[in-house]
Amino acid sequence: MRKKQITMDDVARLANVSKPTVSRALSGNPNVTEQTREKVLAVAREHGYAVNRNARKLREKHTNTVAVVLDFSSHRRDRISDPFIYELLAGVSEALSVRNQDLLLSPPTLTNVDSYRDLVMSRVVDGFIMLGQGANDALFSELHELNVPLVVWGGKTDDTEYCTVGSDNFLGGYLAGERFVTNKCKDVLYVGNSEHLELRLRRDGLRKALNTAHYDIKFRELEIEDFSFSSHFESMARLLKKSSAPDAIFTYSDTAGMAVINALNEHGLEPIKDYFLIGYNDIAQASHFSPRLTTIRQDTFLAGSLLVEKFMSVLNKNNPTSSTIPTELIVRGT
Amino acid sequence: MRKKQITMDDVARLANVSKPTVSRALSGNPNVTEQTREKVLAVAREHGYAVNRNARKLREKHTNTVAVVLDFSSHRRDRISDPFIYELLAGVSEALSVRNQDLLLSPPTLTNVDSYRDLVMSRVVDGFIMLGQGANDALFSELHELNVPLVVWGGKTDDTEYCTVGSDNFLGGYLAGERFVTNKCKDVLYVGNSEHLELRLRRDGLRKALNTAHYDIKFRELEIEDFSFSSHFESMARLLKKSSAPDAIFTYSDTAGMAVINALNEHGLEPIKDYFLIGYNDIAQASHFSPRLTTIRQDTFLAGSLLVEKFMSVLNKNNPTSSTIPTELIVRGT
DNA sequence: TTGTACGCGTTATCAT
DNA sequence: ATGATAACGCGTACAA
Repeated sequence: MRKKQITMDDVARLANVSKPTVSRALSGNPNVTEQTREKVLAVAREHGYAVNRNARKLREKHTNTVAVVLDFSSHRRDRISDPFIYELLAGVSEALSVRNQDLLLSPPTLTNVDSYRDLVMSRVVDGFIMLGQGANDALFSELHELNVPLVVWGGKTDDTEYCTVGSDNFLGGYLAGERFVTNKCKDVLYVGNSEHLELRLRRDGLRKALNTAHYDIKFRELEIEDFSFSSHFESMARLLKKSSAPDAIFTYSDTAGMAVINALNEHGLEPIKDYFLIGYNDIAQASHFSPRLTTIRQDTFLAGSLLVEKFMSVLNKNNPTSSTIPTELIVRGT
Repeated sequence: MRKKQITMDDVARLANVSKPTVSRALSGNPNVTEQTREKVLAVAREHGYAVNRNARKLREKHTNTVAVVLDFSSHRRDRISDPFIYELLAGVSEALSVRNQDLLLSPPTLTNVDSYRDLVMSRVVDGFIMLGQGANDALFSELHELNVPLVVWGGKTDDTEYCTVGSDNFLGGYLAGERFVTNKCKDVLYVGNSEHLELRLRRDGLRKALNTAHYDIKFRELEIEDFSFSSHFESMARLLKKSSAPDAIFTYSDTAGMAVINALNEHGLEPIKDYFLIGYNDIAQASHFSPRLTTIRQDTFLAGSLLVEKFMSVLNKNNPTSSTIPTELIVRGT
């Protein structure tokens, strides 16, 4: 990399053409003879020329870079969200690459509205793809209000203005509930956190399905405050000590499901025999955990490409509509 | 974002100073009165001014952006490497942010030497942090030869020229071997892939420890071709069918360990009673899996900051020496 | 089809 | 301590 940087001017000189011609040749502008184009490309290749993308970005309006926002904090140490969002990240990465967009991984310093807006104003990125909504609905709404281009992976209510792509959370919950009703479960526990819109939607779907039952069902919620494995485990253990054991459990994620199962195990309870449990996301480990997890699946690859597609559409000011990814019940050993 | 972009010129005019003064004021240059600095900052804040970073990058030599290379392909679908590298990613992200460096997530198109070099030549990034060495030793060597700044998470041999930060793989393997010897294991199986330098080092450490035993030990290797969970499971199941069961197993990752345990389970074998098993990485799930995994731990947070520190050092042309992160045996239920 | 001239927004150099 | 000026490398308007 020590070799002095070659510029477009140099290429122009070496190819005996003008600078704009080089620019045109490289960008596939039709107004250039096939002959000169080849000459230019040859010179460029030979000298290992690469366009200075900062100069280009300065000149052009957009950066062709998208910030992807990941909530690392929930993936630290003992904290364990599902590796699910990394599958999503992989999908987004691929979809962006196809469109020649760079992916800037958002720094942990990105917290308030201003920090987000600055990133766009300083022309670092064109906008944001948020992988995970968490309890940030208000923040995202405000950004959207300020015309910061963004697309969010998450849930949507009637007054969600920004564009979302998300699992069909309500359906996912409904499918879980259906399984419980079919199996005549009488005491259903929902494990989640009502601050998260997505999780609320799953709960609502669950309840809706439970209401279709022709018998009485007890419904309980176990609110999880922090996202550590141990806090899941302990909350569940405490519940089991204090009260009767539920015969049906729907957890907001597979990982949460695993923690809960550990507690059920210690309490001497067995899947299917004593309880049904349904997780969410169908992460790779779910099918290899013991017991093999029954769960709700969604297509993360599709999700990634949809997120990117919508984002591009947002950039072009065509208010794209939000989308929902189908969910499907995967029945295994719980 | 529709509001017309404010430039440094505008700020200068509004603050009644010259453009360079604004630049100095913003960048903390000492050659500017506290008074004028405050005036400038006030105007900038008031009008929501943000430096155009592309213009800055064009003018300056460096981009303050680092490409982080992740092998997504090994995290797709059924493929499951440990979520370990995501912990690493979180660490690197944080460490970069502290140094005001942007993190560009490398596109999947990054494959050959030229694609890497182009990213630097086109002034998109200053260099690379590779999270995972895989079988790319030769590629990385070549890049290093070409003076492409890079630091690699991985193993190191005597003729590794580029700078690496990595787990003390040899020690990790040695610790595993020690436990086996202490427990008088007689039939040791190593599960790994000898194409990966890191995994070879772990195997070598393991063997070294086994050699200290004062009794005979059988040593076997189970080569894993692809990184799918099922291929791990099936390879192990096949081995158990064909031959006697090993009483000690060292797997190259926790996830691999889980797959292997599943196979052992199906074969009716129980941990501690029938076999000892040691994984690698101590991922969050390891302590919650059933049985709770005995494993080798390393500090990923330290790893991230060390990677970034070394990278900065590489940029400054001070050939930093490679580093090794201590490994530690975490004894649990296997 | 190709070339000339200019501007994108910043920082560096030099002068004051 | 501050200001005038140039230069970074590219794409675009316009002219030829």
